[in-house]
Amino acid sequence: MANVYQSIAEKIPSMSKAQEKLGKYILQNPNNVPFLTVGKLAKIVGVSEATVVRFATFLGYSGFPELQEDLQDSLRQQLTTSERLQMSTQVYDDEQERWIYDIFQDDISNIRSTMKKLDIEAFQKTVNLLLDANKIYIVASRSAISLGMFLEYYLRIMLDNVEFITSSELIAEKFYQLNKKDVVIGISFPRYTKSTLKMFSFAKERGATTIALTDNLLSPLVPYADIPLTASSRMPTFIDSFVAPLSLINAIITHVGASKKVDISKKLDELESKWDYLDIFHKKGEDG
Amino acid sequence: MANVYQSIAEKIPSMSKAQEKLGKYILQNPNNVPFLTVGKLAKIVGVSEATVVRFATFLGYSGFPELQEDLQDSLRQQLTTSERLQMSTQVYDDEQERWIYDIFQDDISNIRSTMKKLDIEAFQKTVNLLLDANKIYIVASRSAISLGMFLEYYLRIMLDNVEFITSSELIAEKFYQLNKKDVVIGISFPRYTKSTLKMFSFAKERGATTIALTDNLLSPLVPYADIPLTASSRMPTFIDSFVAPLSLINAIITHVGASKKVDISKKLDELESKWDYLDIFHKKGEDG
DNA sequence: TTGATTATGAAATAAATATTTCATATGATG
DNA sequence: CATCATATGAAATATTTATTTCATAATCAA
Repeated sequence: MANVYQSIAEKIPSMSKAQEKLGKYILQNPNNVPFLTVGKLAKIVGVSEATVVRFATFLGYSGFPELQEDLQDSLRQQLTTSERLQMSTQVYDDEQERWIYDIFQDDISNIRSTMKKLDIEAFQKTVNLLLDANKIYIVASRSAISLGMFLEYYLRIMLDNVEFITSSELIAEKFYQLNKKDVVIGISFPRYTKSTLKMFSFAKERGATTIALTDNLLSPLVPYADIPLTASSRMPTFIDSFVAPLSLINAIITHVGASKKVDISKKLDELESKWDYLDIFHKKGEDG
Repeated sequence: MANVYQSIAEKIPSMSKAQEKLGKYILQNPNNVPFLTVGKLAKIVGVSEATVVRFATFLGYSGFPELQEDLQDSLRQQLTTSERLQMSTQVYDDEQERWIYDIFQDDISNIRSTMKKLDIEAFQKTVNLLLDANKIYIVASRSAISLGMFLEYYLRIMLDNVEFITSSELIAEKFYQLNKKDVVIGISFPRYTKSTLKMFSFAKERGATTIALTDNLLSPLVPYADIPLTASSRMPTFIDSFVAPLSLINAIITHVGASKKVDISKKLDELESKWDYLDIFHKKGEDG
């Protein structure tokens, strides 16, 4: 049997009234039906339980559980297909060329899976916490420093209370008097560095509000996080990709900047004149 | 509790051995578990049915069916999210939610357009130049430092001749005796900082081979570049997105690592023992 | 309209699934 | 190494879910 839904659709013309009601409901609710029991489905559709069972046998199954299994398989199928996406359609000139593009494709699917798993509520909480924070500390080490720097650079444009900490040496003093209004963002991806973990857990212990930016909920940072935010970093190579985490950081920065609490255009104007004074940026037509 | 998975992840540290096995399995198989019965889940994970039931109550549910329902709800939630992503014109719960996803979408299209415009030949030349270089200098300033750091971190794992320069102060001395075998990678995106431009053009003048990592061929870096590599960074916000450039850097690093000229596994083994000696990374089961 | 045929639901029964009990194993503590 | 506390699984029990039975309702042909 190719496809449950297709098979149901085909047989609708030869169904009785009650069966047709069932068939149509199933076709229209493929996300709910796989989880329902005979009783629930019967009640929702407005037929008897017996009719539901007869419907399953009418379709050629030995009973309702078999039909249910097929419906569940279809749902799982859909889940994995939407993850895989139309990755593999393109034809490449040679193997190496293909492989170059594969890296980009992997990054795209990392972003997609990050999007899908994103906990909107946690995201919005993060933005609000940053806006209301007394002081914001970013902690990261090793390769994650690059992410931390990026976050710091843009947060600093908008807020004046941002500090980036990459070494645990002065932590004891710096974190001595933390409180709830201080927000500590810990950034760590496999293989999680001890020093980031140490700084992060210390911050939590000292009473700060902690936000973890990491790869999944099993990360060692999560137990110490008030808010965990996850972004996929998996790559089939020796490096982890920070592309999806960076995209998540982009989203955070953008939303902080979009808040009414930050007058971004005023801030940018100020910076503009400062930059102009210091002659930092290239002007068109000018020579390097 | 907002999210089942989050709640499970939080409680993992306080779980017994068998419960931990269950928790991890559930977190790692969110697409299958919602369909399983107590018996099946117990068998797959390798614990008794009783343990599964106790696990549900441990999490605060009245029994397994309640936990199952929550898991099923999450899956349905995810399904509707992924469906939304597939049909990008969908209506979102509210405007803000839509906008969060838009950032990710923009990053994905930046990667796509980077891929499309990628000059394969220039890319391969870049990889070869890095492999054969006498000395590699990375120059970047301001927000682009984050990209430079990432590139430096991974190149350094593979090669021993990498230096990152972020300030133009000592340039005169450092770049005095450059030659063709020295490779200088300049990273600059709008608004191009003068100091990067200055360092980059100086390097070219002193005879180095120059690679520009920038947003398009009209960038002020390009006239001084032997090889220009471009990656899209456009965003409809006040920040530029470095997501696509980072993906390009990923591709470069991966390809350098894949070359036969670099014995990456040997390098990684060496680093491994060094890291182990210095006790840098978190080990599973260890406390923060 | 009548009688035969088919479809349907309520209730009884069967099967599957979840929970509890109890004996044993594991691990920590003195 | 004995003692206690805790964790675990096998088996018994309870509960839920699926199926079957049977009486009745709807449909259709003559």
